[in-house]
Amino acid sequence: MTDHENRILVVDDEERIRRLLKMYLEKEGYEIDEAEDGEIALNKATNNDYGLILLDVMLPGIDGIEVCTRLRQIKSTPVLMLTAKGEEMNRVQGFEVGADDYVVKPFSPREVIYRVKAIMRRASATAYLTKESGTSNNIVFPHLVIEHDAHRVTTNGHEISLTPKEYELLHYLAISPDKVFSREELLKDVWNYEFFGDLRTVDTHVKRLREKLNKVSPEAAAMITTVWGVGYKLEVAK
Amino acid sequence: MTDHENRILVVDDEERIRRLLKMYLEKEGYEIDEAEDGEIALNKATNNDYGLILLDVMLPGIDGIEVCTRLRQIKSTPVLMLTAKGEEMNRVQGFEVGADDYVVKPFSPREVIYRVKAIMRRASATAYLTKESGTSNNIVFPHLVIEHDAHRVTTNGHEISLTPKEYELLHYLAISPDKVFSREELLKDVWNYEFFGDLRTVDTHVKRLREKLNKVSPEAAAMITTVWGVGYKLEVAK
DNA sequence: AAGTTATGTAAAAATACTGTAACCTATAAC
DNA sequence: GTTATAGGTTACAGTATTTTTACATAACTT
Repeated sequence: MTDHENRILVVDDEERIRRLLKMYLEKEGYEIDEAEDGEIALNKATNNDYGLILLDVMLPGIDGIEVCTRLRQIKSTPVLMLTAKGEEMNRVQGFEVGADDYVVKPFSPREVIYRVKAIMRRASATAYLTKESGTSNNIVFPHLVIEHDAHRVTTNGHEISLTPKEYELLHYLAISPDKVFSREELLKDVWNYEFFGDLRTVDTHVKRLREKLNKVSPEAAAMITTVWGVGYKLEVAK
Repeated sequence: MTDHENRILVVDDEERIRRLLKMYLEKEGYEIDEAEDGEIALNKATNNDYGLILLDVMLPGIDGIEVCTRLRQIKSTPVLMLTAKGEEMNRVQGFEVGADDYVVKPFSPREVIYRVKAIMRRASATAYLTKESGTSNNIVFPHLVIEHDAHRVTTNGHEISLTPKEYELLHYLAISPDKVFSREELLKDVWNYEFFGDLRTVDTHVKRLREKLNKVSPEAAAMITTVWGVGYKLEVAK
């Protein structure tokens, strides 16, 4: 893996979004470069090597689709598209242009980080190996299995049907097992960046999650642990 | 790591708080600069380089959020926010502002110091390394393990369930093993700065701590040693 | 558009934590 | 050994935090 693999180019016309993404990605150890329109983006992408380009579809001037198309003619840098919810660029169109993945705005930081990591992992894995390495998106605990690609949660063989938020919350806790998260952190990371809600919202979701799990597997429900005065965690080792 | 990394700007309108923080941070070897309102803070932060800015949200004139937002446009100095408990902290706020962390007032000095160190460590770590390095937050003794991220205390393989204060007390003793602390010191550092309670409060917590540890591991309980006429310590070498 | 499900909030109910005071025991100095 | 001083123990009331419940609104489905 060479050095530039760690660099990400964030392309968005809204300064707020760039800053948000930058903050979260830097916390993950990536080095961020920014571009505010398609032209600057193309320039930077042409003259530098990035491990990934985070590209908003809606841009003044040369839009994201165009940037991606042109870029593809000269480089194969992975591209993660950002698409606003209304403008519903369909998946097919995005992939036709050569985007590797996409997330819809307003996204949750958790979602972006997850996809970025997935792409980066995939990219650096294929640099070494021809075959799929251990890059499965499944998280397996003694009484709980989360298959992220299938969006399926299973406990003791029974599938649990979760709502989107319930799933996201559980998945977020599951990718950092044993780590305690405060309600603030959960709200900031799991909910989308436009949400400024009540901290108790987290409690309610935790309750519903426990309830559903508990019906089938008390062991799985018990994994979601309250740390008094601090927050919640998904406890695996006991 | 350059020289300015060691300097911290403390921004708060209450002189009492500034003095308190200054005192504690200087004891840790940091060099402190102060600002009493947002404008002065922005000036100082613009014209100097700090390793960290400790910033109260509630400020006369330009408030903390605003300071952070503006600062972010020119510098990436880490920011640790101070937010009063009442003031709208039931909700998540200011995560697009770019604060690195926050503590709620009234905080315990111990808590602030801990977070300051964590941020400083993280900042200087990313200068060298791309990913999380061996900065584990675990404290390991022969019969006692404290995993701070998981907020878990284990002795001889058994997990001990501690209340917040019990945990904080134990953790505080554990980060300076073998050092004796007087009841006054413990009360000042572990409890919040508004607490002026009875010294025997410490005794009671020590008792409860020993009790819980003793049930599972007398060895671990014995580590919390009384130094007659002085105070308590967590004894590791015997 | 009606019906269904998901989500967020607020307030009540249930729990858990904390500090204090009063009393008891140990220590050390005399 | 007695005494004065310091530490340990206990029980409880007050407070803080979490869980539960219920409801209103938003978001999807059909």
